[in-house]
Amino acid sequence: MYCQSSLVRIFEPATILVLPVTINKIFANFDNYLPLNEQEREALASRVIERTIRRRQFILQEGDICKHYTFVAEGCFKIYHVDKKGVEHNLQFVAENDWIMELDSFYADKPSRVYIEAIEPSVILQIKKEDLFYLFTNIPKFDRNFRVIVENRYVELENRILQAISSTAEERYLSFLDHYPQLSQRLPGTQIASYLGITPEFLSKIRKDISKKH
Amino acid sequence: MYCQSSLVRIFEPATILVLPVTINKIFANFDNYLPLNEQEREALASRVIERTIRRRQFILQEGDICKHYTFVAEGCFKIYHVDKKGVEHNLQFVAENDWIMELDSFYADKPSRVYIEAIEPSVILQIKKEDLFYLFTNIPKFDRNFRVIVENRYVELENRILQAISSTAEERYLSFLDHYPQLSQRLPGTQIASYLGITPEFLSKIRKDISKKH
DNA sequence: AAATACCCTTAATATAGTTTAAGGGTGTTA
DNA sequence: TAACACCCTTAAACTATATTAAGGGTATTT
Repeated sequence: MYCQSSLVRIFEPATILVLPVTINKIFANFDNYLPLNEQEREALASRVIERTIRRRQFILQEGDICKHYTFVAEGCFKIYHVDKKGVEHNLQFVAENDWIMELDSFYADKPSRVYIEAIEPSVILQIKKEDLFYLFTNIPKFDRNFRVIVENRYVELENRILQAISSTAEERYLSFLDHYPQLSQRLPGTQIASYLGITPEFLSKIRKDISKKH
Repeated sequence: MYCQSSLVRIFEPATILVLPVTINKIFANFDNYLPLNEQEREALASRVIERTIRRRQFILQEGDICKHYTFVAEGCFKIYHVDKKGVEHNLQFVAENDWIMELDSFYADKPSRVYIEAIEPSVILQIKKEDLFYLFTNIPKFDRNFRVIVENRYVELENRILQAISSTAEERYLSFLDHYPQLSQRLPGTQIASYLGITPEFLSKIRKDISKKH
């Protein structure tokens, strides 16, 4: 496989590909779906931009139009909405080896209603819309893989809705701990409260109540 | 286009296709995405099963494995979960010209955690998993179209999460009225309350409060 | 070292939503 | 016509969660 791609490169116009090490994380991620062969990996790698993001830096703000599909190689982001009263509500956390997409804005060219902000120093890989469309059109496997990525995300969201409408705040918190054990260590309680749809004060009470039970 | 497909039919083994009238609703639905040509329509039509469903009939029960992707041609369904206390929680309503999919069960062959039940007498068109996979593999447009169907659904769900964690029950109700004006007429309040994550009694109070304001 | 920003906790009071109970309306079945 | 199932409404008592206010801890900036 390696040989084949080397040969191809010889006959192609000299495109110098500096493959960032982090790109391997994307390949490993695709291995969970339909693994990419060497040629497909190059097609992807040559269309990916690596960026280093500081803590509290935004990669999307309300009103912006989302131009990229983003893979988180390192770090963690929050996707949140600010309501009329100015209160932040966390929709999702996205940590390393997962995808960030603001689909509504990305596909419909609509101004985003959410912010996407780094909670930790992060490294991301971004694909521009036209590059993604190129991959969709020319390599059907990408169409397939990105369908599956969205499907998996859909299942997660469905579970979250279920929790939101049928569980108490304490149950939701316990389920959060269960589902995101790493994140619960890394995130401040204020962020978790915003994700659970409760106040930090009430989260504090829940934590006390839980610790009393032991 | 029509000619071409007619010719093809002559040389194929005689498959008599009795196209149900309702299939046109599926074609019209695909016109919102990437429209199907005549051949693709036939490929789809020959793999679709039409079923008439009575009120209160289930097309999926908890524990079943979801074997079909379902298009609602007429009528209305609710997708709901039953919690440990036996309380029903409506995740979604799906009415005519929309798709029902229980993705987690369908793709992972996992027992479903939800019920899908007709609220009204309904007509559906179903595609079996292997037939859908056939379409995905052989006609890339289906891969694309079903990606877009899921993406649209994802955006809807994201909006619902946002509402669930950041709005009061009254705001959620008003937004439901706004978003599903037809459904709000057709559904009993008990079902709407279950969708909003509140009790029927509280919905009743909300309705009174709203009418007072006018 | 002092000042500041951020986070966590506690507690009192207020509001949003549930539970229970009772009664009335309508449509369907015996 | 009676009986029943289903839905809607009201109200009182109760519980879950929000709001406000205050104080303390720790890390970062000045």
